[in-house]
Amino acid sequence: MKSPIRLLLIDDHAVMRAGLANMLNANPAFQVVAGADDGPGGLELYRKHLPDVTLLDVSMPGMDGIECLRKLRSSWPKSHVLMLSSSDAEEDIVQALEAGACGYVSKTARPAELTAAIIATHAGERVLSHGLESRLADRASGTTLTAREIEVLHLLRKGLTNPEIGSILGITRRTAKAHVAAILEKLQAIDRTEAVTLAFERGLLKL
Amino acid sequence: MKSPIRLLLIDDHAVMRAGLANMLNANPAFQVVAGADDGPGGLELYRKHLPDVTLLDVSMPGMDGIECLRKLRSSWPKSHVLMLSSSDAEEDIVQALEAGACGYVSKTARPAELTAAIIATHAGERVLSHGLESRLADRASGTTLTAREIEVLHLLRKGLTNPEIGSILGITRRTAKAHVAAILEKLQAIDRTEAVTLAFERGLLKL
DNA sequence: ACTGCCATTGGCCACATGGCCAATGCCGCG
DNA sequence: CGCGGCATTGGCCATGTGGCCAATGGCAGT
Repeated sequence: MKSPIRLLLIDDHAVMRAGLANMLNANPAFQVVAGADDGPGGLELYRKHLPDVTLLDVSMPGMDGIECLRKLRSSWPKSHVLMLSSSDAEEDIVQALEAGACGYVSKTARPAELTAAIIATHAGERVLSHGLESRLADRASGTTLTAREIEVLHLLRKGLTNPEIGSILGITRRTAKAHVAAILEKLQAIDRTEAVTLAFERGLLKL
Repeated sequence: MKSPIRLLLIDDHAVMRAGLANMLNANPAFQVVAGADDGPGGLELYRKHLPDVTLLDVSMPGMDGIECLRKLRSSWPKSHVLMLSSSDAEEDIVQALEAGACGYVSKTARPAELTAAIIATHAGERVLSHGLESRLADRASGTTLTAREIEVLHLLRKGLTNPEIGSILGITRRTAKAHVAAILEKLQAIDRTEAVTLAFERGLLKL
């Protein structure tokens, strides 16, 4: 047996971190060297320990898991990061992989899958929880919202009207209306209210 | 030391279950006797093992954690159930306590808090993660939606218009409008779209 | 250089929305 | 047995919405 894979855990759920640490440390192939409960703390600990593989939760208060991943990758492009997800929203998966995650594992996965994923990630392979590829296929058929449309979506959720959206973005109510129409079309929503619901369900908007 | 507290874990996150089991079994005061990944399975295992304390996750696909709790309590009124939550939406907390949960602990709580909560629950005490009482205080000031309004809310989220809501509920568009107005007032929303957003944020609506 | 996507803007129109007025019948709590 | 909360319904009206028509300028990839 070679020296164990050194792991960093970043998850705001202390119970999850403790549980994972217990479970993984019981396996001689792994060694958990540190655990953080938020993004900034995670970056700090990464710098300090330079772990072989980082397990990063997608949903965290304050700095988003995705945002944390981006910063981590921009500072250490060779880092190996395995994302852990509760939500399984396809949006998060795509964002994570585009941001340079080596893998994406659902928390509903069985422990053996997780350990296998960690080993694969360490070896430089790309790993996806089974059942997630199909969701990515859906995306190919579905359409992606543009950056501007996402911006409008965030104003829509607040209940703003088209004129209000326009004045905030410095555009005409006509243009705001066009963006809203595009959003409705792409999300297959019948009105702005259902669009917000669908956006929450697909992970485009977060609580 | 008395005989260990026998525990049942119900959580759709297999990784969390395994982690918890590992951590809790390391403590001689506890003994995890079974783990289920959904509501029906949990009820089945409860019947089979009759654990001292059940740890139940609030958010699960299929049968809701709250719904599972209700069924569990109706079959075994003397059961001791400690809810585990990721979301911390006040709605879930209130619902859980009304449904007969002995306690409610956030997954962000530190492990020591969890073990203390389990022991307290077993002793018949009522336990809340610190920081959660304040949320319950908010509720006292805030208003509660009536059953009818919740019903309307579920139609609102689908993007239905007042006439459509009326015809589904067998009432006039006027009445539907009155319910929507009441919802807007109680949630402090400026229109139906923001109402849906706020409902998601407060746990009145779920993904 | 050419093509395609995106952001931008305009008008017209049937319909829905939310605010404001007020009224009735029912049920449970004190 | 009355009081209050809840569900129900009605009209009026200024404003917003979403569908449909069409057009222009910019930026990026081929």
